[in-house]
Amino acid sequence: MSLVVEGTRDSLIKAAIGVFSAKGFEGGSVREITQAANANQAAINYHFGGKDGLYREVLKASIQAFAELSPLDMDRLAAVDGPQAVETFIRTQLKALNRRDQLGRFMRIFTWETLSRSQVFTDFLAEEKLPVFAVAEIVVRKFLPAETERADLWIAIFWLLSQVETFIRPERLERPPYNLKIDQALIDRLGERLSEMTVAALSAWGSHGNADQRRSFSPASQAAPSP
Amino acid sequence: MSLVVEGTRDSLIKAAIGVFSAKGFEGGSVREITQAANANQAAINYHFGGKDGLYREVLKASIQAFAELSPLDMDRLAAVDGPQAVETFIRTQLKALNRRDQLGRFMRIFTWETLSRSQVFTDFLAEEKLPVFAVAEIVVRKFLPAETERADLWIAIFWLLSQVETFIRPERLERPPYNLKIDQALIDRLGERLSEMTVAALSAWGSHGNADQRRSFSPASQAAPSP
DNA sequence: GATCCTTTCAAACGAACGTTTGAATTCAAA
DNA sequence: TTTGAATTCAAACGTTCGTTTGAAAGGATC
Repeated sequence: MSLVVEGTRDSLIKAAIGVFSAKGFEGGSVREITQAANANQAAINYHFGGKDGLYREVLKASIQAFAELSPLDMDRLAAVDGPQAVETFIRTQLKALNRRDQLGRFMRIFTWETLSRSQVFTDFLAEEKLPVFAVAEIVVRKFLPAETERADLWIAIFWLLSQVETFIRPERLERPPYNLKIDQALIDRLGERLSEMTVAALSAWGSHGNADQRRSFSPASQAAPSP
Repeated sequence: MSLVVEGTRDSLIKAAIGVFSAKGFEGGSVREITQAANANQAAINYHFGGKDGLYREVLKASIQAFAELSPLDMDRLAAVDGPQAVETFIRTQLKALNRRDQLGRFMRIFTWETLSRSQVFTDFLAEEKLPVFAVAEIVVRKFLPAETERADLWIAIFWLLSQVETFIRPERLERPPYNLKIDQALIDRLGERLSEMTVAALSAWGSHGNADQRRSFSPASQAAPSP
């Protein structure tokens, strides 16, 4: 396969990442993607079998990108204390606010799936493990009692993931009524603020404990992760 | 205007609330709405001037619904202490998890607008004030230093609003990997948890204060609110 | 009953959608 | 140079979209 061919295929994936990030899978059109990639519409069916196949490739690319680019190493997080783990986690996620951040676009694609999950994404989750859940579990376990009910553990993971999820769209913070200017200073300030607040919140949870404590299950060992 | 006519118009609005809640403005189709309302497609143009006009009516209906149904009274919130205000705020918003909650559907419509803001919604925000921002300001001000920089105040408001935003879709919590069972017990437990954590987080912010404190602006007095 | 206005209807429009198709181009190997 | 495979192309397809249209039905008034 020549470089030109690799170029078309990669261009389509790259264009699709951008379009799906901005408009979601349903809202992003084949025509828009092929225009952005300078490719023929038929190329999507030729290379990927169709729009579904292209999206599947984009989701696979996200796994690879997170593995290569994300500094959220589980061993490193396990080795530090709670507050440090939270700060690393929060600041890493906030990098998505930087429009040039590659991982940010994948994260924004995932947010569309939280509102209305597509079949492609459902199938994708059934066969791939997103490491972000295991990472989040490591972080929250540093605060929660050792024997925490499974449902509570999932709530804590969900909550931790949600702490940054709403912040990863720069345009949302820049528009009225917030009118915030997204620059490195604000991102740093957000990282500091959110980390402090997250530590305080999780500490409050940990200090109250669970009156009704049952045998716990590790969510990280579950077969089907999801964002 | 006869009852039959009112019936069609109201049926369309009711159906549109459901469809836009599930699929957003772009994703919700005129055909799906008219089918759900047992009305003719042309009725949308006749009664509302088109899909945009229908959506505008839905957004107006949301303002009315929040005014009538939401117990978040600013005077009452102002009169209680911080933790009580937070708990009232959080538990009120979590009612959206109850599928029969009318306000929940409007809240879910708003979440679509956080990912990709429609022109109709932009215009709507330019002329209507959503009281939820003023309410959120009252709550966070109970924790923040009196002279808090305007950008920080907006960040705190954004953060408080985001604490429940990700929780208002029951299907999201029910699906893998969370697999939580949404019932009144879980909603109550969530209310307790999130309230505790929110108080702790905001208290942490308040206790650290601002080293660099400038003249503050009240966001609630801004001309252009948004969700 | 006739007239006028309001409302609803079935059908169709033009545009955009994802996909398909036969032809053309490009590339690699013999 | 020839041949075959891979890739791209322009055009068209059937479907769905929001909107429009003329006709029909319903309701109110005279």
